[in-house]
Amino acid sequence: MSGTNTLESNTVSNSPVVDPPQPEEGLDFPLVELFFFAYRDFIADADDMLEEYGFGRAHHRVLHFVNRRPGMVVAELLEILRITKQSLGPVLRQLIESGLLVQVAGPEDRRQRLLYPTQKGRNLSIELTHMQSRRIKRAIESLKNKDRESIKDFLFGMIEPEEQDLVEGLMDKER
Amino acid sequence: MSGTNTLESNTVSNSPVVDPPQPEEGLDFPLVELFFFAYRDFIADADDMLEEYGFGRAHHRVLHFVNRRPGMVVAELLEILRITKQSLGPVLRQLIESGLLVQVAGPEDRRQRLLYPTQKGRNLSIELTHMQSRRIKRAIESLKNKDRESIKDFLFGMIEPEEQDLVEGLMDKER
DNA sequence: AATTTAGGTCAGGACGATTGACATATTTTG
DNA sequence: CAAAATATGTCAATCGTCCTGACCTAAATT
Repeated sequence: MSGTNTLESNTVSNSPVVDPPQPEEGLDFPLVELFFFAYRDFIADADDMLEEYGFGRAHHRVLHFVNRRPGMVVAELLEILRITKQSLGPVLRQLIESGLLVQVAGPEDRRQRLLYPTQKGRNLSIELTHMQSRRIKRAIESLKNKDRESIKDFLFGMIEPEEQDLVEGLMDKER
Repeated sequence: MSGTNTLESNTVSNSPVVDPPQPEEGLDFPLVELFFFAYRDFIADADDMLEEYGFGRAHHRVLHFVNRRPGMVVAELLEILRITKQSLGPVLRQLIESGLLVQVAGPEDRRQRLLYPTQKGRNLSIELTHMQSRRIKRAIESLKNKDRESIKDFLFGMIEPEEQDLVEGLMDKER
C-alpha cells in the first residue's frame, strides 16, 4: 500500500518519502533556515578569534556579559547563560588566570564574588562585539528601508515571553 | 606593588574596570545580545522535544535538511552542516535505527547513499518546524509593519557573503 | 589495471555541558 | 546564639558533539 511494495505492515512503513514537504499553513522554511545559517556565521567570527586564545563560546559569553554589566554576580551570570555552576567554574577560572576578568568580594555581602573585566578583558570584549556589530550593520544596510527598529523588535519577539522582562532589564534603558 | 596601590607595573594592570562600556561608533550591543537570546529560545523548543527521543541538535539538523531535500547525499549534508564524516556517522545511524530516515543506493552512482525521511521522520520534522515557525510568526506579528521580507533580507545579509549563493541554492526557488 | 571517489568505521581526544555530592564562608532566621 | 539558608567553589563521573588520523569496501573513472 505504500512505497514500491504492496501490503506492507501498516503499523510502520519504512518506505522513503521522496517528495519535499509541501508549503503548509504556518510552516516558514526559509526563515527557519536563514535563522540557522545567520546565527552560524554570526558566531563564527568570534569563534575564530577566540580560538587563538584557546577559548570557546562559553568564554565569549561570560566575557561579554561581565563586560556589559561590570560588578555582575556569579548567580546572575548563571541565570543569563542558563548553565550550571559546575560548567561555569573552569571557564571563569581560565578567564581570571588569563587576566581578562577579576573577582572582588561583595562590599555588602562578602559571600558574593563581583565580576569585573580588566582593561585587557574590556579591550577583547569590545573587539569581539565590533566584529559582530559590523555584520549586523552590513545586514541592515542591505535592506531597502534600513529599519533597525523592526529587526530589534523581531529579535525581541523571538525571546520566550516570560523571559522578555529579564532581557529587557539586562538591556537597561538603552534599548 | 599591585592591588589597591598606585604606581603599578604599567605593562599589565589587573584592576577591575568598573564602568560599563560606553556607546561607541559601530557597537550595537542591543542587537548583538538580542540575537543571542533569540537564537537560544528559538532552538529551545526543539531541544526539549528532541530530548524525549534521546536526540540532540545534531539529530535535529540532519532530520531537518534531509526532510527539506529528500534524496540528499551524505556529502551534501556534510557540506551544509560543516561537520566531518566521523561526526555525522553516529547521528545518522541513530536516526536510521529509529526509523526516521532511510538510505537508498544511488540509481546512477551506486556508491552514493541517498537519504530520505520515512513518514515518521517527515512527521517529526514538520512538527519541529511548526514550533519554530510559530515563534517566528509571533515575532513578526509584534512588528508595526509586519514586514517578513525585511526580516528575511536581514537574516540573509547576516550570512557570510561567499556562502550566500550556497544557501540561496538550498532554498531553491521558494525564497 | 590503477586511481579516485563515496561512504563507513575504529581509535583517541577535546570541549562544554550535565548531575550528584560535598565543602566553606557568610548571612539570615528562629 | 544556634540553626538554617545562601553564594560560591570543587571533585567525580558522564554525555553529546565535534575533531584528527588511519584504514576499509565498493564502485566509478582514468
